[in-house]
Amino acid sequence: MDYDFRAIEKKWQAYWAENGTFRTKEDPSKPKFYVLDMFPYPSGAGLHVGHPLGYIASDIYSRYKRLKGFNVLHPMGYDSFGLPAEQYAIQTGQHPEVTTENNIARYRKQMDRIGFSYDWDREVRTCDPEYYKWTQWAFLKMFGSWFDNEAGKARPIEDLTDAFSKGGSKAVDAACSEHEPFSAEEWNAFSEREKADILMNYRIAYQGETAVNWCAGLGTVLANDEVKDGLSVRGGFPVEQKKMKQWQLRVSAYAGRLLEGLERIDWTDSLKEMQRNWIGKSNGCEAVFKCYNGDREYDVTIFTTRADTMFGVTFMVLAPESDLVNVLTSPEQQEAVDEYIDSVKKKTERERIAETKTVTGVFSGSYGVNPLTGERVPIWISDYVLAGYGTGAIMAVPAHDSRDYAFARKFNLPIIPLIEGCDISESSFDAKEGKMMNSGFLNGLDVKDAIPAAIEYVEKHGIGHRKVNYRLRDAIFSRQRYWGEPFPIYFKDGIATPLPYEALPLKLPEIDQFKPTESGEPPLARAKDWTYDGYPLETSTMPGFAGSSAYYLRYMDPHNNEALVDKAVDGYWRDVDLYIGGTEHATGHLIYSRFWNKFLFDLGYVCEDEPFRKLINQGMIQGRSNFVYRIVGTNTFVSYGLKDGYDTTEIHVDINIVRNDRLDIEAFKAWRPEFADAEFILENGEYICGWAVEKMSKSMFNVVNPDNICDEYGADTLRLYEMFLGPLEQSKPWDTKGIDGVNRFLKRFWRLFFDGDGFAVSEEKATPEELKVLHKLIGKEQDDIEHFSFNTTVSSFMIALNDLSALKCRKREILEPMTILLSPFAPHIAEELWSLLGHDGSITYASFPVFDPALAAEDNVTYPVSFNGKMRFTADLPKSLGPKEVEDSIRGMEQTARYLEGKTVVKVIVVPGKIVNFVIR
RNA sequence: GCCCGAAUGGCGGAAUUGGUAGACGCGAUGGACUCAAAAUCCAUUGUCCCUUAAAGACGUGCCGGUUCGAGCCCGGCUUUGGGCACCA
Repeated sequence: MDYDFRAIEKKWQAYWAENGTFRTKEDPSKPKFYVLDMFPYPSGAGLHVGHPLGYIASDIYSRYKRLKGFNVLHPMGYDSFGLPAEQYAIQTGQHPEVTTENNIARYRKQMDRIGFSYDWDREVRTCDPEYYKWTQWAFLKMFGSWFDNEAGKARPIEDLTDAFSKGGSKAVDAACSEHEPFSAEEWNAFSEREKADILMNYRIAYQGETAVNWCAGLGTVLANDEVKDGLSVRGGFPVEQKKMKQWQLRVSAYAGRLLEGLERIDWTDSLKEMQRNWIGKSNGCEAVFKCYNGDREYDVTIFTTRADTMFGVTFMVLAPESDLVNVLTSPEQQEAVDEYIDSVKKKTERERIAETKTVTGVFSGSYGVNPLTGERVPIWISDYVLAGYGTGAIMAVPAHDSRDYAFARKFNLPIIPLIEGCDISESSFDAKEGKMMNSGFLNGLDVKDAIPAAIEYVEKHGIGHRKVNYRLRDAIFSRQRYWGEPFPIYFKDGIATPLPYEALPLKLPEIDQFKPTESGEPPLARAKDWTYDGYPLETSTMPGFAGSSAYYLRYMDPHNNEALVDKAVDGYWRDVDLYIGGTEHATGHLIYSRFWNKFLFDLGYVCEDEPFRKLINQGMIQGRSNFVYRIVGTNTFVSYGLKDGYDTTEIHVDINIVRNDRLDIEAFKAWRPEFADAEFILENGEYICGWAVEKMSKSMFNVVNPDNICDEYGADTLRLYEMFLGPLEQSKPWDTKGIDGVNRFLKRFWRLFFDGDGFAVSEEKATPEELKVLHKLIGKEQDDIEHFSFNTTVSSFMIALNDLSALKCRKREILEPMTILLSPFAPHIAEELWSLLGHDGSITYASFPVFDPALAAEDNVTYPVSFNGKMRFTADLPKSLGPKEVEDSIRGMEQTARYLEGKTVVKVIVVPGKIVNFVIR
């Protein structure tokens, strides 16, 4: 009987669906294990072979854990709000819901073919009102909360108003946007409107004026992680800085906890490092410089990490967007300053980045006083200082900061060296090492001692205080788009007011067109009667990361109408034990959902502070593109090996009409009308294509669809092959070359169970040799799977199969456990063999074979050895060696062992002629 | 510029973490079966010297070091992938 993967896979996929094999319930009698994939955005292009890589790995691990007796939660869903569906809707008029629905159906079909063990009863879709009800709910909770710096956690806003009415703004240490301080009496006298405005500065979800990344091409604002090199990640449109009123999340309040939490989770170092850099903690101090515009005095606070260099300050710099620019510009300089500010405003983010090397700036006309030396220094304005970081003002120490140095050189400002022996003729000396000089009381100190000494001095003399700054900014949370969650906020007499929880979900309204209005308002402004209680509703929608920030919690209890997740259910599943997904979410989703989870934790809705215990980043599968070479100005194509003789243009060619880099010329002519009468210059009668490894994408015609692989080889082969390709974390090009090898393995494994045409498994007892093959495999598989080394596990299977074939073993005692071992990797074939072996039900809940190391051990014989008559030790030699080989080995060993005199050698393991391992005591 | 990671046959990749380098698979060559092909099976396959074999020498990007012993550790490079990029 042949291995008919088509019939087998169809049969078992139907069986799993009918029997609800992977349906999961909370079960206190078993330990839980939560395995999560980053859910996909269902794009119109469907899945390519790169997408399932992580899904296959997580599925293997889930199935393995089930065999090990765990109650495994392994869900899947769709991140189904997003830009592409909306862009498509704008172009075609088709409702995003329809395209999204179609794409999801296609994704589901593709995933089902691969045989994943998801509990589909728990599917979530972020665009489903029953789901986004809880996204809106979380938003309202954030709107109704503030962050208490003292307690280090979020608290209800009522606690804050209480405190204000008793002690004014000084009563609390809260994370907030800047505003004027007020007393308790003032607070109590404020109007509702004034109170609302002040509270907005404290809310965790708040509306505020800020410089945002405005993308005119998309007609919306973007978060920092949605912008790369000054262009939007989606679409690649230019992005500019613009001051706008937007909803934001006070992520920055959690910077310290987001950083600290990294210590407690099992992620790769590189990913943690990325998050650390993104959070960007720096320890320093704030110091006040008295500044004078004419004879008017202002206090300007600066932030520095190098308080030790304060004696070398020769000028100060303000960010162009800083509010201080207005008050510190002297009348004489007004015109020049205005002109400069204007030129900075006009620059796009991209230009600003491109011009980082060109130094620009303008003198404000004012001066500041160095609090340590009393010296007067000029105040400049330059865009190398950022308004959003620190205080938007710096003290410049050109001798020891490369940016200040460049600025000083350009505008001929003095440079005072502060470290003995440093060379500042060509560049600044930025390193934190050496002995201080020209620095008053710091002279002679080492830099690393001078920094704390300087801060201490500053604090003692009331100049400033110790301060920790973070690079992490608040997340811009509104988008001027249609296809996202509506904000459950309406404006009652201009005051942002939350909808009552009973009004959730606030469903997206129907509108006739999906683009912004003529007056530039978001698409929701087109909706008829977009009001609540007679008042206008917010017209922005939430960004993509809103729906993905707590989806892992919803999977635990997806049909609950009373809560995001029931307390007891959350108490059972707790957190994600294993999360698999791409590294591209390092500074987006993985920061936001950690923040979101910590917020819910503070309010007592979830029981774990960190949501993802272990995280693995699967590598990307790249495409292998093929090229043809058209001679410029003709319709003639020259083969790869001959192209150097011509002036050619490289053109991507569909990889489906190329085999082993040889072009199917007839198919090529039929591919595109313009190639119908193409001519070719061949080598050896063939057209050889060039190739390159690139991102897998439609536009490069290098997409490999998993459906095709399933058709040709079957899902089990696809699963094994994707694992066999290389280490999970590594990026690698898709290459079908080796796929026959794993397919052959499955066919050979199948054949082990058959003799001629009949199923023929012997009930005889296994020999020690056969048991050794089995137990070596059990040990290896356990070890490798726990370390996510799936590629070597597949290899181990092949070795075991080779060994069993050589032994002609057909015994149930060996083959049955082998089938269980194979089932996480190739579940369909394993199920079929399991049932042929006479078992009812699915192999999914069989028990993982028990590993016996004694049965797997190599047979060695221990020989006593002496050296020079003094040293004594033993040598373990393989049993298979003959007497002469043993003698040779020991003699060879004695030669090399000369150096060991005086040490006690406990054990030596050798192979013929060579020492392999000493154990020395 | 700064911070991580990687480099092993013709190819994808192994190597119990300092102990037989190249497992396993692909490809290639030869053979068996077959009228033939496909499928399947067997053998060989790092490089050099050599008709072959034995034996030997050389071999994990480059230069040096530590060690009885280095793909693995240390110092200095080269190439390459990724992240951040005026964060004071």
